[in-house]
Amino acid sequence: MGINEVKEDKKNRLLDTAFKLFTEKGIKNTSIQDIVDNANVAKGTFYLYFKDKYELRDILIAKKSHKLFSDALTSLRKNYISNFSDQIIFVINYVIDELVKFPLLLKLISKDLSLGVQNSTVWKIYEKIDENEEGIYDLFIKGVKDNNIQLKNPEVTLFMIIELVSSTCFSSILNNNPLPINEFKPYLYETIRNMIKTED
Amino acid sequence: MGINEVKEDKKNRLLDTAFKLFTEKGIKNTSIQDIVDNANVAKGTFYLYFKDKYELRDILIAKKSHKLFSDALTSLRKNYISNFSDQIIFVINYVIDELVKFPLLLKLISKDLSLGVQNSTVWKIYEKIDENEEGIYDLFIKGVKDNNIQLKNPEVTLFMIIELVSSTCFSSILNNNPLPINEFKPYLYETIRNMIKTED
Amino acid sequence: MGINEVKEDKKNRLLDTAFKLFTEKGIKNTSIQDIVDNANVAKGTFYLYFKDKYELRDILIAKKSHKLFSDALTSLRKNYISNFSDQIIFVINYVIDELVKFPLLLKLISKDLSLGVQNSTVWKIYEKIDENEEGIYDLFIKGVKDNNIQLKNPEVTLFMIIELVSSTCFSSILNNNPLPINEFKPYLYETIRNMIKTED
Amino acid sequence: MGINEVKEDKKNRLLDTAFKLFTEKGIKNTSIQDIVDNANVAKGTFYLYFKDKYELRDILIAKKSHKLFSDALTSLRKNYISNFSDQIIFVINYVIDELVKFPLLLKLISKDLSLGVQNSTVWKIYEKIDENEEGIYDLFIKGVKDNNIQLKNPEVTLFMIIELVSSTCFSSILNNNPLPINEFKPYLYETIRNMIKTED
DNA sequence: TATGAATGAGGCTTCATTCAT
DNA sequence: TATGAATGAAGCCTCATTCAT
Repeated sequence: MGINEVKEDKKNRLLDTAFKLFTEKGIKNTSIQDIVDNANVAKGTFYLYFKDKYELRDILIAKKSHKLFSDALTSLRKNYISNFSDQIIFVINYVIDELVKFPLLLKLISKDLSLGVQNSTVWKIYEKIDENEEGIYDLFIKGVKDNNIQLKNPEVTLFMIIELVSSTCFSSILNNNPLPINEFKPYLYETIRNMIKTED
Repeated sequence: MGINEVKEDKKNRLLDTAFKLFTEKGIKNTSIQDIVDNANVAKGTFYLYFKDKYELRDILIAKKSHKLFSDALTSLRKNYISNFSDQIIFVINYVIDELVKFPLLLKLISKDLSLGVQNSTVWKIYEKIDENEEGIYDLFIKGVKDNNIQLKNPEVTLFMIIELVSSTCFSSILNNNPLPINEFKPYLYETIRNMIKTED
Repeated sequence: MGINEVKEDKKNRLLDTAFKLFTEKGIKNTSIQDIVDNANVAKGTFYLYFKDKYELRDILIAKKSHKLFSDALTSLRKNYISNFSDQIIFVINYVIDELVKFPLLLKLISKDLSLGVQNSTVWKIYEKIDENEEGIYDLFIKGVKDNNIQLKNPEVTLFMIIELVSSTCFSSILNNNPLPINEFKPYLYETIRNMIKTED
Repeated sequence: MGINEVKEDKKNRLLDTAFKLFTEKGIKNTSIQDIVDNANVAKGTFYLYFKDKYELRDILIAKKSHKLFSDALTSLRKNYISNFSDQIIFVINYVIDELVKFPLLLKLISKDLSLGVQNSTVWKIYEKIDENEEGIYDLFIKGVKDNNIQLKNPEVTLFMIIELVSSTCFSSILNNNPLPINEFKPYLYETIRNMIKTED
């Protein structure tokens, strides 16, 4: 194994271990000592790669979230859905289903949200990680235009949709409140469809 | 000053000081030492009244939030608004305006949200503090019924409204993102009106 | 109830409660707060009767131990045992049997021992509480003389007997080490008999 | 100085300082802060080596006690004492003389006794530290057998001897009660000789 | 006598970060 | 790069004792 692989190896071991511990015990209850112990790495090594626990956490969320959206859009492309509303719902539904499968990821993201309102618009931020890919933002803006949907400010509408989805789904998935996610979905999707429906 | 006033005095000084420090520096960065120093009270006295920092925080949020909603509904009653949608918007607008005036309260509440998704539906919870008053929940359910609004599940709709308002307003008020609150309001209110509009 | 009875009542409630808590949780883990709470007495009242926790403990041990020996000697008198060795063994056996029945008392006394070597000769000290009664010391000295037992220093022999009994019985009763008390007794009593046997 | 020496140095400085303070002021009155201050070591360093004050104390007692017995037996071997009773008395006398020279060690050990009756048979326990050396237990059992001494249970006899010696000597050495140690010794040794005398 | 709120010293422990190797 | 011993600030909490009522 070359020296670079060893390097990557340590960094990745730290990332993987941290993800595991963060989702298991929460960030606040995970010490750097915990992380390095579980990663079989010396304490000092941690600081070679990350400024502190929170930088590591941010990187982790960015990576995981980006993958989530990237996968959602890849899947969308494979499904040849033509109707705009259906596309948006498809993406949202894909993401929700993933979060249902990996609630620990949801918890991690939700814990991040807790840090401050700054990061509240998580989803929008994350898709910017890779500037080359078309993200949900581009998909939405283009779709509104192409479908001649009458929205005074599409960006604001997207913002409201994302905030609505994320804040309600935390509650629904993690606490079944006010309804389990599968029962909640119809209400949510109907509301979203109303927010972006074409004027007939 | 009687003994009870003295007692209340210390407890209130702790509450007031803590509110000041929590909103200024955040809860995590406020130590119990900070609080007692600023309140001119001995450290042990803190533990006479509160189990820990977080119990104090919870009391603070409950008190402040309850007052906010109570004031909103009192004001509503004084304004003789007959239309249901207008009533709902009035209450929401009142709360938003208060939070704009006291963004520190918004920050405190938002920090609470951080604790866990459990408390996410803050607003609904808080109005339950006083079981005698009619809260926004009762107002909404009764209004839907009286106005013959066709909602499959009014409770779920209220949940979505509250989550939408709270999550978007944090961002708008504190970060002017995606728009300053006054520019954002029309979009938000239109969306809400659509969610509860009567079928004509 | 007269004022003196109320006084006694509080003091006794403190003593009783403290004994209960000391034996249950140990002295170190029993706070004055614990004691006054359980005795339904105000904290300040404690200091009206006792200098501190340890004074209370000393009083408690003295009272309980004195009763123990007093009972043993009373019982001895009722049994008309004429042989000196038998008398000594009777008393020791009586005390051991009581401690077996109330190991919590044994624990309390043993915890006291822990405080320092000063109190090591517990048993001798305690019988001095009431100067009027004949104690085991008097019984022993008189018995040695009357039975013409050849001991260079009877006081030292009594001291050794008491230390031997107390230190081995703690271990035997509380930990069955090196043997359970009933199996250990024969060895112990034989050793003691040898220490005070008459020269034939 | 190599890294291991430095490490050992800190640990040993903590041990030495703690021994000094424990014996001077008692364990309860010695805070960890005291120890680290006197050892010129940071507070956190303490927790690198010891779980708490009591773990340090246990290590200290084990070390010191083991050395004491080890020295006693080494000295015995150099003195070519053939008679069994004389051997036992020699060892006991050696230990007593050492404790007379270093009463602080006696105090420390006596404080340990306080921890609970579990450790009551201190001496027997300690010699087990090094499984390779022959300890006083082995010496005793072997001696009883070789000398054809009629004891129903030699282990119980040894237990009684050790408890008798330790509990009486604390009192005699530290408080001259009931007699100064040198005056007490003859009585003690005679009693012990009687406990293990060969049947003629 | 009796109360119990208030005190604040005292002690414990964790952990992010540094730095010599 | 990598290590991990050492640091010491930072925070938490308990509790004996006092004192005004």
